[in-house]
Amino acid sequence: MAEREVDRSVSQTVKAQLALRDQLLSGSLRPGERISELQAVETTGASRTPVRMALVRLEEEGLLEAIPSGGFMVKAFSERDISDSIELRGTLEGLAARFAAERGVSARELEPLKECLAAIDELLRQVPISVDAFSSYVTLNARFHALLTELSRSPPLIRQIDRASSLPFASPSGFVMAQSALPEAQQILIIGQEHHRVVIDAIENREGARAEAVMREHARLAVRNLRLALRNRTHLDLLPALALIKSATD
Amino acid sequence: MAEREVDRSVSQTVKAQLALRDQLLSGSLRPGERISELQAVETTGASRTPVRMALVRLEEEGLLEAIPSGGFMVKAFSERDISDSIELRGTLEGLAARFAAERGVSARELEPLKECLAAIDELLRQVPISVDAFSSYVTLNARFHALLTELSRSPPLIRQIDRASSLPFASPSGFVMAQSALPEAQQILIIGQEHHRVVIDAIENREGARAEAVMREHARLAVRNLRLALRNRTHLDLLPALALIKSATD
DNA sequence: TCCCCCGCTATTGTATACATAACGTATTCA
DNA sequence: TGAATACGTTATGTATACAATAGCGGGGGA
Repeated sequence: MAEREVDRSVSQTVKAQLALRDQLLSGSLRPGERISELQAVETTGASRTPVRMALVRLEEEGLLEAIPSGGFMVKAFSERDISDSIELRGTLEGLAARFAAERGVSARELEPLKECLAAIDELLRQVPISVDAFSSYVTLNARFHALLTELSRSPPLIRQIDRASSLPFASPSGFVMAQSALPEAQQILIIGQEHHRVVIDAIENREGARAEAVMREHARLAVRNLRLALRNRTHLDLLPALALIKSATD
Repeated sequence: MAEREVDRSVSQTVKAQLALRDQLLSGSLRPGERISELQAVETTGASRTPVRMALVRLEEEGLLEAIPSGGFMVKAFSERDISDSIELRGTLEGLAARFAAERGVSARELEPLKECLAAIDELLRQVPISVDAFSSYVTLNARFHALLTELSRSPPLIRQIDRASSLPFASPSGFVMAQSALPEAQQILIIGQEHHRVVIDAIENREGARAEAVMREHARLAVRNLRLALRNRTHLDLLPALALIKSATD
């Protein structure tokens, strides 16, 4: 293997983890399929030790499942698993919003959130929204959710929300993309943006219960739309995360 | 190493994980302290590979923290981290209770919960409660919470609750033990038991919102009592988990 | 005397060799 | 002909060797 170039700026473990995650989310590995360590070694270029570490991390992340007799398989998710994961995430974000509201947030901390909000407003002014603008929306939306989570100032909660978002379909980007499959996509984005506006207002006015309620509603909207999107499966190829969905939807 | 007896019924990785966790929770490793792999190899009897796997798992579990330059250190928790973790767990259990109520639960599934409830009632009849009875209570209470979580029938949620409970002070046993440090311990247990009774009633009557609310209140009670217990620090040695608390409380 | 640089040591990250267990296949016996 | 067992192959779990980096200490120069 004379041609192996080792990039020491990032560990082999991390590289293997990223490469394997890509394979999982792109669907080149099928749900239920056993992961061969040797095959992973070949595709990632790392040796067995870092590959094994990456597999352990991906298992903890929820993308893989340990096989009792040894090794790992690609985890499969039902439609209900997905909607539960989204609702779960919404519940945690609701708690984060409530913490932020109850504990108080300075105007300076709220500034980036408001910038995000304004940027999204700008994008949504286009009717219909362009593909580019939609892609910007996905980024900005993810940023909004991340900033909101940070406002809770609660490391354990932030950590848990990160874990809950590691399942790709439960991440903000994931469910936005699922919603985009619907004809009423633009209206949905507008309603979501209204939720964003309300949660900031509630936090500013230190209304914890209201802040929490709107984030939970935000997630319920996402669940409802995901269900609809799965019914009329148009553009579902937009959502590579669905590579992990199990046969229940077929 | 002729004397090394290898028990092949359980992997070296799991053994190392258990041994290291014991060390962490018993306080033989101090918060902030770097974990030496070689030292871990000596104390656990496993070789470096399984030790490293165990370290990765303990990091994902939240007991360790990766050091950027390499290796792991014992994670330290503030008092707020702990109360947030308890509230977080209560929020998730609230969601589980709501799922159970909304999705419906058969009488047969509810049976073990009711048995648990009755057994705890029996224990609480003693005034004051004996040490043995208290220890049974801890076990039964943990069982009650585990059964309730299962009732949600939501693997992603169950998984997340398990993760949230892996922090020892956030587990049902953990916070019960913290509460036991208070003089009004018995009254607290009685109130907690009332919460248990209400959540079952709410689930039976399919009142999702009520089931959720009572579980959240249950956690808030625990948070309040933990704060009290940390103020008048009597019997805190009952709670080995506090080995991980950082100096904020000193 | 203080600061900087060089080198050493210790510890981690990585690779690989070895052992063991599981699975598949083929052969044989009923 | 089918089923069961035995053997072989393959993959995983474990151990260890090797390499590289980071931290530390000593020595030298300003």
